Amino acid sequence: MPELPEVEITRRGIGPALTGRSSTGAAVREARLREPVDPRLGSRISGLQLRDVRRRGKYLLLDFGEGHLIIHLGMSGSLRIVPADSPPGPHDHLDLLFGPRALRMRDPRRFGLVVWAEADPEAHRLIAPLGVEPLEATFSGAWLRAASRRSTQAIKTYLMDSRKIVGIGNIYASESLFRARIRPTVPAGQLSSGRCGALAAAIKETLEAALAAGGSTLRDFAAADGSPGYFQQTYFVYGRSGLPCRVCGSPIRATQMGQRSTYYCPRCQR
DNA sequence: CCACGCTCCTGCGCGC
DNA sequence: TGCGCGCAGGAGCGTG
Repeated sequence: MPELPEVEITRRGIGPALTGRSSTGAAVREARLREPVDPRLGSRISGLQLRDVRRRGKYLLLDFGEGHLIIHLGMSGSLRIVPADSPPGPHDHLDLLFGPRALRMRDPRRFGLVVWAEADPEAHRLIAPLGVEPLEATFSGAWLRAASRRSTQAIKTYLMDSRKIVGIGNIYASESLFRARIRPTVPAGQLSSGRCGALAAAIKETLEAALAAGGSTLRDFAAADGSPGYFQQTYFVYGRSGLPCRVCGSPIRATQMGQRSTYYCPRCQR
């Protein structure tokens, strides 16, 4: 999936193209996503003008005025704008229709989600528990130090817990920890204020760099216009097991943490 | 409350 | 070449 930068790039791709346009319905070809897609989705949004496309963590919030569509791309989801009459490919599970154009969701693994929310989306059960946005000023070394002070959790899994901080997935957790020179297994609560400052800065740098590069592209991600991102070419550690560290030349190590591959430089990161 | 492990699903790359 | 296995960007839920 799409981590925060990929979701944000998707938002920037689809927002300008669709904001202000009125929906003409939806075509749901496969409703079995993480939660079943509402069979009345089309009739709910038909005739409503899309007012705004926002992002909260890895969720996209499509503001239709009297309700919001909450979209999550799971691990393999992507959104593209296509001509409404273009034939859907495999795993193109649904289209949100806007006259001649459609916002098409593809998600081979079906971990994604499309949910209609009548009330304030910020109060929705999926959105309300979410933690701080890492690119906002609230998130800082001081915030991280205060929030993690009593945690025994390894810093890597801590960073990936969306109830604490949103948007950091498996790739950018490893990349941020490398930039901050912190070993992924260090207990979050044991990081000094100085190291928390370095880590907060590293997270912002990593996410901003990925955004600037147009997002990462693994197998399943494409920006809204279908163009690939290039950030993956600049990974320091992710997926580089055994390859020399770009800083010191030591072989990058891979290990498992919380059922997820974790990459680090044993020399640069302590 | 907190930390951790399991789970949903499909596709692909690697090794035999 | 063909096939089976392991792994993949998430995160909610159950358990201890």
